[in-house]
Amino acid sequence: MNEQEKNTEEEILDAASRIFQKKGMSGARMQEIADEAGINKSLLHYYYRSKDKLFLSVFRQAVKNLIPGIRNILFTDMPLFDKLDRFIREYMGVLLGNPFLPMFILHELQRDPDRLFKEFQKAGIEPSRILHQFEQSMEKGEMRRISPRHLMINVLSLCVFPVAARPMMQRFLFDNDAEAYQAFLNERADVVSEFVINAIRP
Amino acid sequence: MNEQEKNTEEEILDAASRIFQKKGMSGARMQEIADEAGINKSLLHYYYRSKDKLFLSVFRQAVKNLIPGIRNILFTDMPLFDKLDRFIREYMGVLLGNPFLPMFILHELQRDPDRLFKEFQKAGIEPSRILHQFEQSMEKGEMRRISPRHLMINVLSLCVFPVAARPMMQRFLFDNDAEAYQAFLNERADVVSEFVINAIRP
DNA sequence: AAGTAGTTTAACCATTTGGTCAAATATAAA
DNA sequence: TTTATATTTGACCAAATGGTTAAACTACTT
Repeated sequence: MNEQEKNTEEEILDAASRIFQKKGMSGARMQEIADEAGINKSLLHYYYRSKDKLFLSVFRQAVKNLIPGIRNILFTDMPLFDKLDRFIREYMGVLLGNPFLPMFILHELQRDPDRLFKEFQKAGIEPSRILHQFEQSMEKGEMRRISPRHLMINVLSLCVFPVAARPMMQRFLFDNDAEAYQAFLNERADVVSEFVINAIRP
Repeated sequence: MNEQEKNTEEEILDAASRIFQKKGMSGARMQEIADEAGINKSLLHYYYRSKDKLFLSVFRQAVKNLIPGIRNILFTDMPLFDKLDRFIREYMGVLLGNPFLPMFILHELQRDPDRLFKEFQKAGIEPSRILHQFEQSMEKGEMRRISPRHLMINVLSLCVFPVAARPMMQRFLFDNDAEAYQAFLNERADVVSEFVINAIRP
């Protein structure tokens, strides 16, 4: 019973996650989510009181999936290039395991930035530490001079964009060949890591 | 009269563009668009028969804004590094002039990929030419070896992502300081150009 | 067996939303 | 001025949508 409850509740959350990620908050229909979960629409309201609450639960879960692996790496003591390499690999891994997350988060954050960004702050990621390490490495001459924030965004861009823009890029550069694009994404960690390190090697 | 018509029709398109870009197709309401244009809702249906048709007009216009400046550069004969530099500058310029376009296009393309991608094909962008130039430059030893497609996506990523992910990044890296982020974006063309060229210089 | 609390469903409701239509208004041609 | 045509509006409609409720069902306790 408690098992069944967990199952239903979780099944709803998974179904809602799939629908929300595909269609966004406003594009998703409660009936659609209920169908996807194989249950009655009223059950959605029984477990999560409103569409808004259900959405927030999904969004929180999404943030949870995206954040924690990364934090460990950023907070570890490690030579810069090693850390960059490990971060890129870890981050690409998370993205490939949740390919719809980036667009989902970016789009919903545009819809309701302040409220949803708070969910991120709860996860407690602090960029200042890694930005500081960038500066130190520059002072020590271990890397070229570049604005730490630009470098940070460069790394994120190179990882996130190819996953988020897949529907566009797969068609644009790969003739809509899904397998080819998947292979392409699987090479990405190597390519990005090499690209970034080449760009900043002194 | 014909003037007034053009004015009304265009005013509607502009209003619709603003609303659609902010809220997406499914998040936008016809009434909201009518209000934004300062007219009656029926007028929307008088000029554009349905929401879907109105959306398609907006999307087409968006593609038009995004594409043409770029094509010229890609099709020009120029040394590789110069071409990359000019492309990055031109592309960043277009993006900064239409900051909501990227997310709009990416999100809507995820909703209805095949139909909307055709609108791009009409614009007639052909990646094969620039990919080919990448290969030739590698053979001549003018640049490091890297998969042309990866390089292409790297450049696009570095330009598009910081604009598309602004609501996230401005808060994450800049304490939600809008002016600081704008300044950051204005430096981008320089930074990206240098970053890319450093990464591939032999 | 009966009671109790949690779970699920079908029927229903109020509001929103895209869309229609006939009437009204402006515009230009005759 | 009259006539024809294009533009604009307000009232209205049917469908979709998020949400409610009372009843039915289940499982567990006594």
